[in-house]
Amino acid sequence: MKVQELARREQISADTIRHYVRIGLLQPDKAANGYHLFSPADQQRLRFIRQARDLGFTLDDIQKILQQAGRGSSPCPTVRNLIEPRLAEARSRLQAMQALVERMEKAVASWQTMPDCHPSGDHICHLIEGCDVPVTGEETGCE
Amino acid sequence: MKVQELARREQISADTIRHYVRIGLLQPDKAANGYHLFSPADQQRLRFIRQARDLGFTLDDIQKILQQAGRGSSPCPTVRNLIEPRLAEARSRLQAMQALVERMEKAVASWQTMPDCHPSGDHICHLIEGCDVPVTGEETGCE
DNA sequence: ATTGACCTGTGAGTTACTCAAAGGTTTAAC
DNA sequence: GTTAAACCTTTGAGTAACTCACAGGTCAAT
Repeated sequence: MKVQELARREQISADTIRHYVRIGLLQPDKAANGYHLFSPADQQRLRFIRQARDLGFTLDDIQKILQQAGRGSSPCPTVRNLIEPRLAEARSRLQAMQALVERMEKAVASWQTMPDCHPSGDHICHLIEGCDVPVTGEETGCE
Repeated sequence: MKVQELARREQISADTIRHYVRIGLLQPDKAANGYHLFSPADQQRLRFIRQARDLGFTLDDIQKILQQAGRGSSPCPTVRNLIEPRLAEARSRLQAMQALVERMEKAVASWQTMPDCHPSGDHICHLIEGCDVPVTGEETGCE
């Protein structure tokens, strides 16, 4: 099948598939006219790539896993090893996002009662400057 | 002051400051030798940039806010308008991260009782292929 | 024969830095 | 006086995973 058809079948953009081909994650045969021809095996490989990506693996990780499997050895140890740091990173990014959303919500809430300002020599925008991010607990009207 | 000194004072890398200079967020004077000379106003501007960034604004947003303030008009309406989509995006990314971490934890837990496999014609790695991400509730041994 | 829908490869843009190269400047020691 | 360390400069490229655009080739139907 050609790229559009695979894209439609897998609910994914043709550009993404071409991206995977470009970086070597997919290696479809080529027809005489230069078109990529995707086999059912390519389709299964694509599905695998998406599942792995949805589990937090990077495309680089997935490349390694596929190469491992391609050499005939079990990719499972690699998979088990790779997911640990990915999980740690994901947890840490999750915490950062939680903190960010909290800061943003706090800011939006406090701005409701604050008037607009005009820039002067000693401040640019008191809405933003009034919000203390650092741990140093100074009172600035943002709490 | 020169870039390293500003970097030390603001606890930020000199490269990051140079990056802000490069994209025009900071516009320090230049000495005869070509060195950037940062004034206290530049330092305050940098602090503002960091505070805004910590509130989820993009550097592009911050550029707009600073330009608005630089033209003498109040940046506050811009700030109020810009944070809404940023907050929505942050919430959505937060949810995605939560779902990802859950999927990853579920996977790691279920893999504890699964043996390593060897790649065959019909699967690449059952650890990954056994994990169903989509909403279609098929039983695959990952739950 | 021409339209319209498809395909190709390549290059560049996205975010906010980070690193490296190649070279000029300043400061201090010897 | 020179030489070494520690600064500074600009520029280009790399990061992740796409996404979009360009210029052009192919194919099916009218």
